[in-house]
Amino acid sequence: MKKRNATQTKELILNVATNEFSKYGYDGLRVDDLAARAGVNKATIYYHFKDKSFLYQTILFDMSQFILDNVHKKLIDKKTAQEKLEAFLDAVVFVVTNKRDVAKILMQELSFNGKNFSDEVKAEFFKIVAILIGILKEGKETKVFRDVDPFLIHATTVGGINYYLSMQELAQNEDKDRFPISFKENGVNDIKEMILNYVKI
Amino acid sequence: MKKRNATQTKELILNVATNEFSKYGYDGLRVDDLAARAGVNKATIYYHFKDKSFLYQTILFDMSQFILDNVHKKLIDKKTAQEKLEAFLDAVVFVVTNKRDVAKILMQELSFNGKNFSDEVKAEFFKIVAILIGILKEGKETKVFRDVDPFLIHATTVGGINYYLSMQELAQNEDKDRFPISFKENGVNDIKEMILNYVKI
DNA sequence: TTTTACTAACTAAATAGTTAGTTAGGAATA
DNA sequence: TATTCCTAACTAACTATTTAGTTAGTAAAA
Repeated sequence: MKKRNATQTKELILNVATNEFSKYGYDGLRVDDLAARAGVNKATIYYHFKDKSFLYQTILFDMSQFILDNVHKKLIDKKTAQEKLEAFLDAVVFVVTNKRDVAKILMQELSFNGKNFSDEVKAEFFKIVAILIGILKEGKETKVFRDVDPFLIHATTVGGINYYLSMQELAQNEDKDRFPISFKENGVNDIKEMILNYVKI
Repeated sequence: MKKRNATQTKELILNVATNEFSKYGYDGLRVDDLAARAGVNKATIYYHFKDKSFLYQTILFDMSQFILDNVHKKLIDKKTAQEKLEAFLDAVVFVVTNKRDVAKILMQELSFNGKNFSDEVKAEFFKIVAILIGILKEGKETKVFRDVDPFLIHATTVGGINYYLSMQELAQNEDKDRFPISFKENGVNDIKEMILNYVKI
């Protein structure tokens, strides 16, 4: 095991930063704290990334690529619009469920009207919605889907699942006596079902 | 017109602060900027509110009361579980749609796992969900609703609408050529319909 | 030996919060 | 009804601290 490895160090910083940004937000995260949490010197962060903003942009761009990769992978062998929509929703559910930090950062950005999004990053995220628009259009043309607003579908899926999981996490940190709430085992899948039912004719 | 009026000044600070916090977040908003935007001296803010955190807590608490008032008002003459659920959803739709700054601050807080929520404020927001839990329970007992996870309904409504409107706002700030997207006129109501369909037997 | 990866210690700027007052205006007094 | 007095409401200017970013130098690896 090497004592120095630029690629590994950079990767480590990106991973820890993603998690820390998701917890404290762009403005809330201190670069000193990030350095401490990652176990590197602060100057090392500035050696690999121009500044805090560039580090954040890099993370956002990587996220967009991660989501796009996932969507493309799941869509690859799908034929009908139904299959495609289901695959798309699966990919979204997967990312939002399993990459909580990614989902949270996106939620934060959205609530700030994308104030930290660069145009480049914005364009990447638009590609994701463009795929959904295409699928819904195909379904409408082959007369298997109703005429629905693609953004509505996207919002209900991403926003709904995100909100649901965030509430779950919030509840988990609470005193069970004061907040006696229980969640369904596979609640997230219900959202997917609800949407599929709504779209299908 | 009086030159001095404590109640009015306090109200002004709260209103401007709500809007500014929604735009920049708790950590992103500078107290100096808030003072400038409100047209008051920074020390005036500290005269009325102990510190930045207390100002924020006050806003969060007021929000919870605003939402609870709205829900209670809409529920007052409703008899059946269906009517009640529809009234509840209407109240939520109303707040999320017409009080964008309120909705955005809540979205931010949720994505931070409520890191800026005091226990008192948390308890107030839980009351809102408790009302929904009651309505769904009643509907289940009178056999008009399926057995659904209340948080799922809550999340899809609040999260979905919030996400939808935020995307709309994001799109509005964009170049129409690069982001050629269109939204349905009454998309938000569709979410309400989708949920009602899902819940009803 | 040169370059790449990394660090301890620093700096300049920004920022939350304070201080030492000033002033508006209402109440008590004459 | 005019004058004095008091305090709530407000402010200009300051401070202590925090923070992003830098510098000058060290050590591993190629």
